[in-house]
Amino acid sequence: MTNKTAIVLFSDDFRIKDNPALHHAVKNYENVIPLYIYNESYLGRPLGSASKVFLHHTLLSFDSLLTREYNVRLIVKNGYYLDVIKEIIYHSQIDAIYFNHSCTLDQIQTENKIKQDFKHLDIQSFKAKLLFDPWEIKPSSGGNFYKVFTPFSKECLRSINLIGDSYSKPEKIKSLHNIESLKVEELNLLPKQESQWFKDLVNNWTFSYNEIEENFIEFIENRLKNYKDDRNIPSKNGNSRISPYLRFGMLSPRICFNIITLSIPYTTNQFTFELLWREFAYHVMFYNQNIATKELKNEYKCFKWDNSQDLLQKWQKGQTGFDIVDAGMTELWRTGVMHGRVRMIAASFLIKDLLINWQLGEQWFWDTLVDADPAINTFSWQWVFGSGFDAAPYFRIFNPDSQKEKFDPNGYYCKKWLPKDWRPERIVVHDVQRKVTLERYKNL
DNA sequence: TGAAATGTTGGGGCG
DNA sequence: ACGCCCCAACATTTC
Repeated sequence: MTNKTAIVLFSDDFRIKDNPALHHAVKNYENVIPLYIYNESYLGRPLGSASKVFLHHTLLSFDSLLTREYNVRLIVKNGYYLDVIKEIIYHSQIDAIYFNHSCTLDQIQTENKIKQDFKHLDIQSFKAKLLFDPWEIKPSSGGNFYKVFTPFSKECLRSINLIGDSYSKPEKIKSLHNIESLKVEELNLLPKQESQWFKDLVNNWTFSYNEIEENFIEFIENRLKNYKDDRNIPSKNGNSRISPYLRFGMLSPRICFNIITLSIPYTTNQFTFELLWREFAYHVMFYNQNIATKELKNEYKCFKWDNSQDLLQKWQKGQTGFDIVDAGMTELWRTGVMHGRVRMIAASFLIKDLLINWQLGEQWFWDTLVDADPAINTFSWQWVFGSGFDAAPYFRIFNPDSQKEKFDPNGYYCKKWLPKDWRPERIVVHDVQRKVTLERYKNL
């Protein structure tokens, strides 16, 4: 093998295990340069504040992992993708660019441009961020994509041979070059000034690859068997808490799927279906690129919102006077996540009790969730509103009191998150709002 | 992966 | 013993 060099472009796949682009680059090229280019416009939508903080620490951890394992540094750049690559190629001898391809339109377009503009190089892209590429799963009869989850999931389970085996991590990486790197700090992903919010957020999460893996194994061994029931009880440690790691690719969905399939047959396992909901969100987004701004069902576009700025702020701050809602919004603010069951309750409350546009809720979640995902966040909000495919029917309106009674009867969750000076002063009357909302849905 | 409104049933109190 | 009312408990329908 001659001394040839490949760039490996990283993006939402910050891992060495089951990273096909890295794996193949190391196999095919003697010299490999791991590169991360940060660019807000490349992302299509600028990251939210919480995601930026999470990304910052992910990059630091990934860089130190590369250093520890391979004595190789992550090259960090800031700028327009193609310009940065051109600049590097101009100054260094580069023979190949490998990356794991993306599933959002802006990223795909940029990646296609890379393939065009540098076709004199060996450009290869791989599937790594999803179990199935959105275009791999096709309905056998009619339409080019699935609109209902159940048949989609069945087709996925019939197609598990498309998932394939995981790739092992490279034995060693050689990375000779003189390309300058920014420090991660220079990307300015952290808030300008120190704040309690930011400290709490960081302290709530580990960025150690070993710990992330150990925690997931612990979940599989001890908690997977009760997952189906326990995941609905917010006071229980019932869910896996891997969402931000899947979001930024510190964990591979394929490894998760394969481990779980070894543990319990995938057909009888609720967690598998949760992984497939993630796939479904990407599948739907791929064929509906404006999912973040446009209702998927046309008739929902003219829903009449109140959009009270005051009520929106009270919801954001956890001052609605409804304990389960306010506890959830506080958990979100303090940790960067909210328990899944409570997300549904809080989202339903914003839309169906406060009559505030789902997009405003989606934007708040986008800004404050560390697992905010361009497909899943938008998909889920449309699900609650009823405007999404296979969404909740419009008349399914959560009653925050009965939800609390059902899923947090002892109030452990509420007690944990509600501040000491929290007051049960309700900003709306649920019964009244419910009737108003039903009336407006009927007018569609 | 709801909840409210409405309908039905059956046991107990009581004239 | 019987019919009637009440109402809780459950079932079904509706939004």
